[in-house]
Amino acid sequence: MTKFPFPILLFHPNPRTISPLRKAHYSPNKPNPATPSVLSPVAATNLIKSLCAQGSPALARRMFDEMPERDVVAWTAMISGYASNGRHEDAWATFRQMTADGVGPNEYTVSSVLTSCKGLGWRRGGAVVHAVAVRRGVDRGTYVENALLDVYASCGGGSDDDGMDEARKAFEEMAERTAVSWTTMVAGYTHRGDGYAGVLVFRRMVQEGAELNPFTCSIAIRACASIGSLTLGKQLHVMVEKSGHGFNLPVANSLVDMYCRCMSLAEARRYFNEMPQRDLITWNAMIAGLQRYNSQEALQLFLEIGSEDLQPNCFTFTSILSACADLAVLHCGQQVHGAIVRRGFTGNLQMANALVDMYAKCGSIADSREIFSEMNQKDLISWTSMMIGYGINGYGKEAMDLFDEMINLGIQPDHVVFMVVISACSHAGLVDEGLKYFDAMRTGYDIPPNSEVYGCVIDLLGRAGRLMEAYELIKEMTFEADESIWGALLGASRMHNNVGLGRLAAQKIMDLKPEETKTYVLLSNIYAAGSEWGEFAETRRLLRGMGSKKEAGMSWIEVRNKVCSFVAGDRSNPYVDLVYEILEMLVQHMTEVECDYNSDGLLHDLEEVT
DNA sequence: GTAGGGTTAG
Repeated sequence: MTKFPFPILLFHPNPRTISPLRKAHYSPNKPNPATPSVLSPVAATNLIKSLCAQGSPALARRMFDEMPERDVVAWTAMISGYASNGRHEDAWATFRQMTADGVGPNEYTVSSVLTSCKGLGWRRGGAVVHAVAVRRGVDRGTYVENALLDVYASCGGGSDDDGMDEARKAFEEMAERTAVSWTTMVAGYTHRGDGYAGVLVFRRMVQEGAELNPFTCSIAIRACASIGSLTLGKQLHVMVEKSGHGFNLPVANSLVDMYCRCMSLAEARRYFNEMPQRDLITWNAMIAGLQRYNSQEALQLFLEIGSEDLQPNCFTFTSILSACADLAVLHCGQQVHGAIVRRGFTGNLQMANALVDMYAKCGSIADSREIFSEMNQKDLISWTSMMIGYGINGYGKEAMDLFDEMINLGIQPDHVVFMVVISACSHAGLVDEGLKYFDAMRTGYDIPPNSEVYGCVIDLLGRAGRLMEAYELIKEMTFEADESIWGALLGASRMHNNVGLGRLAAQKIMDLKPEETKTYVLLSNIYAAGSEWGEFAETRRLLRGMGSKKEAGMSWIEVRNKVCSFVAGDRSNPYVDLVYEILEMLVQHMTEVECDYNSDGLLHDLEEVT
């Protein structure tokens, strides 16, 4: 790439108008500034382009400002230079100056400034440009039409309008649809979460015989990943391999991501290993994919990232922090935090959210709060993460205070944050407070509770022993209760040994999910606690007939950077006798300090896994 | 002088 050719030549021979930039390059030995050579407008425009291509739009702007006359080509070079450097505000401002100066935009100007409207997510700006283009008769042509389509497809319309109707209309009216037009439509649907519509557009594209290129392949795979269809994903994979784009990096990266999202980790890993070359995005997709199912393996792969001379970035660290949170390995999380600080990545919002989450889930609530408090930018997820942290650590009151603080700052809550604060109340036994939030959600904020929220409220009432209220609430629901809601009632019935409701809830779950063995275990425990031995034996008989065991309970702690796991009923540890002796001591101690220790359930569950 | 793609958090 050519370097900027200093000294800059002059347009105006008047030394009084010499800019600071040019002054810096004058010296007594250089030619007299009053008689410099003059760049032609074409040469100046080329210089502007070259400066922008080198990532110096500011320098280009000084050149531009010193041009005695600026034609539409110069203006467009400046606008497009800003756009390609991500300076969309400046591109827009320059477009406005241009029209104010009476210079009419052409097709090139229109497509460039539309790119910036998209970059700003600003649909209305796009519509203004559209109107100007129509007035000047430059609203036709592949480039302009595709750029317009992209603004409509990429920026939402308004509260009830996702903007795709208008995009679709523009798309159908196009004289000629290129691969770019098709890609834009598939991407528009996919980014809105309508991967199914995206796949349909892609299918139509193939049917109409449009040629596949890496862009269309990768977005089509992404559409497929978003709906989690492995069958469709595999078909696409075959199609992509046939078209010869199988190992194009963005395409291959989408494939890795697709296999992960379709829960086919082995295939993702196989493809990952087969790839002739990988970049950081490949690694990040694979690590994030593993993290969703097996945090331990995600950490392992993370350690191998250096073998390809790659440096982890914010995406990598965010996934790895989730893995640490999931495994509750505080030391590991602290080391990752250190690596993040050393690399100066601390300003990233998503990663700070992951840090808040990690410290909270590793039980270090003070560190979590410190990160949260020091964030100079917070979104709803930051607040939610902090509230979850308080909730799981038993700080119900703090979660409530944080919720109120958030509301006072004018932040709009969603159903997730309501669920979290209600759940925090539930774990802290703050029943009436939890119900207050549930009421505020429905009446004050008009957010219809989904089944997860109902599950939380049932749990809240159930833990407190208000089982009939919980049952009444289920009956009031406008939709059919699913197994998680009945599960919450069943758990509460077990906790308070309510045979009648327990039997009813269990029956509902058995209808909805007959293969769920946990239901039988819980129900039999309720019968045992109620001394209904006939029913107990019958439930156990059914359970044995199902031929599968309840998954063994497991917990783990981290000691000196190693994770030690404990599986219920496992006696393989060489120190097993000592372990049980100490456990006995702890139980004894808990009983002495009147800790609320529920041992009867433990015995029934324990025999199940042996 | 102009348009389209892949990885992260509750």
